[in-house]
Amino acid sequence: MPSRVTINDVAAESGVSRATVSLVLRGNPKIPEATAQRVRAAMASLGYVYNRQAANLRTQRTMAIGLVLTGVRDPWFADLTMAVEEVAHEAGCTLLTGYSRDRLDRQEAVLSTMVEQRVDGIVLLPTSETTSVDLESIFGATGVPHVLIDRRVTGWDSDRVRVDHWAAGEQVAAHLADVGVRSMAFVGGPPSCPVRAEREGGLRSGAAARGVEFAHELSFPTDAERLGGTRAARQLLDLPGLPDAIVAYSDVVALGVLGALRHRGIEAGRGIALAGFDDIEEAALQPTPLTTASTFPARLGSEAVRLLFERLANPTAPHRDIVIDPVLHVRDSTLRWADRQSLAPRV
Amino acid sequence: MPSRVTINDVAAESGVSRATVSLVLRGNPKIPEATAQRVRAAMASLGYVYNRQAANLRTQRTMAIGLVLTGVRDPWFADLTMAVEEVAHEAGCTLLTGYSRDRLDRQEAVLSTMVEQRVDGIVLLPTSETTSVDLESIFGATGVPHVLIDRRVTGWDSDRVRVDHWAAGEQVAAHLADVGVRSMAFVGGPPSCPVRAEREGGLRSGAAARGVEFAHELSFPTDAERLGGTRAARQLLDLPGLPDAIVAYSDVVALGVLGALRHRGIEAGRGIALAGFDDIEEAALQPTPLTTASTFPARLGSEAVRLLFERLANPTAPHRDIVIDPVLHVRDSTLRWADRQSLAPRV
DNA sequence: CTGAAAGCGCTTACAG
DNA sequence: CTGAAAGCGCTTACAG
Repeated sequence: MPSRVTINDVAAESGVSRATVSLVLRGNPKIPEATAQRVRAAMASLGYVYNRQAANLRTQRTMAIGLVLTGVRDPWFADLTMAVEEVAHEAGCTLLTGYSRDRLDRQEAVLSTMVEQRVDGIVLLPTSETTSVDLESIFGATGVPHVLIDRRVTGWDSDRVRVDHWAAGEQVAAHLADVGVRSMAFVGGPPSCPVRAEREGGLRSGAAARGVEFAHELSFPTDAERLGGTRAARQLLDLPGLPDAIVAYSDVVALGVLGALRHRGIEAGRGIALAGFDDIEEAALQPTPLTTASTFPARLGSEAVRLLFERLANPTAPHRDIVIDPVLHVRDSTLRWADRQSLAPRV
Repeated sequence: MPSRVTINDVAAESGVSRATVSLVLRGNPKIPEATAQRVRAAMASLGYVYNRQAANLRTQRTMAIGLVLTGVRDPWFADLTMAVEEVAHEAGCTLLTGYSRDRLDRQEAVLSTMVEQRVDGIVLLPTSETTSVDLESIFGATGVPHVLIDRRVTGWDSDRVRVDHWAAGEQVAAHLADVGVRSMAFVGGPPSCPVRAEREGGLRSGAAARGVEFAHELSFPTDAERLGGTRAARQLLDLPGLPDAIVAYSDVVALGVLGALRHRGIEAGRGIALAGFDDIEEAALQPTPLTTASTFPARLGSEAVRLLFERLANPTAPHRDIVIDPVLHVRDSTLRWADRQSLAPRV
């Protein structure tokens, strides 16, 4: 049943050679319009469907790019994915997607399938634990063009698009200092995730510069999920000495924290300040809207694909490193913190 | 730079013919282990990478399947996507993804690219407006195996996996009647979406059977987004005669309704009952947990891919129609409604 | 402006 | 058990 009509049939039907059909297919202006129309009519009447697989073999391009993420449940990744798909679609490329689930073996498997499928290039958000050795084993041999998003892999040189997470951390810390916070804890996020390290670094540096205490003993990773935030908050609430502010690894984690606080009858923004990162849609829509630093996943995604296309056009150009600046959104979860002293003075 | 090592090179290096290399590649047991090892050693030392494109042309299979959804922002679609990717991955297939953004032209473009790429099969959640004519134009000529998920397209016969949305509607209606609700409105969802029609049908039938008023004049579509729910609720609150219960097209829409109610100082579950469909993660995590009918997106996704693989194995088998039963989760947003009469008797 | 020919990298009967 | 040969459906110089 699959279409077995080839350019041979079209050529025969329209009385030209296969070469001519191919040229018409690709819109080559050398072919007179009359001929082209005859060919197109033949294609339509035969129900011809272009076989890109065959073309791929000849041209050594597939018009397909790969996108490898840890997952797509998180709205941040969903936004990024939609943007990547949009730009790929505009360029006439199809998108192969694979999810590592933040596991190295899974990432390896997904990437090698894509390489076998001969995608023209790959956009990759590496798992937390990825090292340059892992990337070498997959990209080294084949030289598949690729762009890394967001997470740095030390010792690996390639095109990159990322957010300045350090700056985001500093912005949050500065704002918390501004509203009068004197101590903060940083919770959630995958243990060895470079993004987590950068955010924490920025927070600590910003806090230190302003005489705000960064409570190491109250700061710890969990994972990047909402439930990780819930767990983190419960753990934190059971420890002695609540900080003035909790900064969550991400908004998703912050939503978990928010839930746990609510469960204990604590309203974020009053009893305790809460901030996140990313500015996912939900952040602004909470009963107490969440202060957060935007990290623009859609821009990250579209820039990554654009960078990939530039790389395909110019394989020998030096690697580029595009940095997107975060933007702080101040909302009630921190803004109203000033209320706190009067409500429940720090123990 | 891309790997230009072919089976020719491997054959030369290991002193066998290309045919033998190919057989080793595919793990054919006819080749003695000694030979196979020699060949594999040659592949490793040359850095050979299998070129599936070339194999595709020959075998007429691509080991790739397509997934076409309206988008992936909605957690329901994200869950479905993850499940589809999982099953595809297990079967050694890559996944091409495309998003129609619920636009017919976009769906058409995405599907034809996939057909050109010669995917082995397609899992499609059609746009709201898709007719059998649209599907005929894309699938009719090429006969690409495909499975439709969730949304029915009248007059189109194919494999399908879907939720019994009518039953879900009836379950919600029955439960609302049980807690004493005497009138309900149904809001949100894309106007011509078949899923919307089924949910509404079930609600109306369930309501009618129990003497609950289905408030037509207060029921209307918006879209499938959260903001659609917000708009719907605002509109509803401005109309005369608030119903006892609002049923939202989906949990995502219900979250929007919830926000709008909160904005007006109305707590869902007390002032008014609220229910949704799908049971997305957020539903249970709201300050007032949301009553909803689970629609199991992950099961829908994995069943769809399994059905597709069965179709590939057996192209002439009769079409199958897998129906997944919804499960109602009763939570505070409706359970506590009984409080209402005492709070604010109906006008 | 159009056609004949070679070839992309595999797989698969078919011989031996 | 292994090799020679044909062919999947395109594209692309190269002639004419």
